[in-house]
Amino acid sequence: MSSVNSRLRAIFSKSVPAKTKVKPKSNVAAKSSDISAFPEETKLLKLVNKFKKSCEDPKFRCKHSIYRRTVRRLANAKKFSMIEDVLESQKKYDSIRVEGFANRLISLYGESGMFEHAHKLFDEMPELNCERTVKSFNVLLKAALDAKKFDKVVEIFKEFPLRVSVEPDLFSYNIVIHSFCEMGSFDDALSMFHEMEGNGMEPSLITYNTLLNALYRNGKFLEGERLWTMMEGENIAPDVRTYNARLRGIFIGDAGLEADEVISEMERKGIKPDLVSYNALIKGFCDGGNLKEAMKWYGELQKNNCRPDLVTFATLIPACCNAGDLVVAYELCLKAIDRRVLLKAAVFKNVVDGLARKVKYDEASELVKLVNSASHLNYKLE
DNA sequence: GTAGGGTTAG
Repeated sequence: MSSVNSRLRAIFSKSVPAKTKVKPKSNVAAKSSDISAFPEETKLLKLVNKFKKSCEDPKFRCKHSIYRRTVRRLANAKKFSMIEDVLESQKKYDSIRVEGFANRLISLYGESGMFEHAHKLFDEMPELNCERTVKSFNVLLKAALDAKKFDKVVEIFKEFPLRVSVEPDLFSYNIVIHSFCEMGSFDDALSMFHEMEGNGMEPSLITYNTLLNALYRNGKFLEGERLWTMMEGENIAPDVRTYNARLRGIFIGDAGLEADEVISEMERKGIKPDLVSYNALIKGFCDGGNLKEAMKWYGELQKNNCRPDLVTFATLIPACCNAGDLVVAYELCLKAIDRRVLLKAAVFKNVVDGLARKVKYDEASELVKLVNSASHLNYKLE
């Protein structure tokens, strides 16, 4: 196993110094907008009250996805005090003694960018008579990651095992490695990789996928390829997500690898490209101004029974507009509306304007009409 | 419970 370490070290030491690309911190927990329109505010208040009422039913409290959807909606509207209201009120139910239930609340706080609240709830678990295990520890780590408090992930990971009697497991390491990757600290990610091996944990496919995704995304294609080889040396087989990371990577910098080569390699190994694979190719070629090749892969996507989604349309339609292919853009719009895809108004607007410039007034007004009568879209054009 | 793309409502 130590040979793995030295080989991995070699992968990183050969690498060009990282242009540390850290995602901008989204200030999710910022102050909510004061100029909120009353009707929306009232609607959300009603939602909160209805939700809290429903929670009285123990069966309702098992519905994980409704919790998630409700909280996500409040978070999108930046109604953080409503989120607090909803989640804190859960403490009065005996469900809170079930670790999985408390964990859910912690992760909802994390997804809402409310890490302080997540942490507080974790601290309160003992007094709420809820047992804490390595699982809740990992949920707290993930909550910090979701809230983009990357430094907190590291801090908690290093301090907690000392204070609370939990030992980090494979999941914990994977989350910390992810966090270092988000920070652009590949060397630290690497030392975590070593440390987990030292503690008798084998890096898993997820560990590799996490690292590979970060390397390819940051234009470190060669380092990615070396790590890939090493992974296969450990008899860990790549899956479709590993390949998708690589597909995204071939468009960043001069990777020197063709999309067709990767796709045929996947086919040889019996790994079916999925929607994310095709979207990666479409995005890659659109970004490079090669609409023709992007459309080829759009065709492949359909041939292979994938359903184009928001990402597909939102990539292809503007690219068609830029290339002056208004008829294709128009047809894609029709399809997107038919499929009830939630495209932004600006995407349609662009096509309408382009059609008008090309004196295709019939199509332009037809598109306006269709958008305005689409029940799934909550805006009107013109 | 950990890994993907630009994402999510009544």
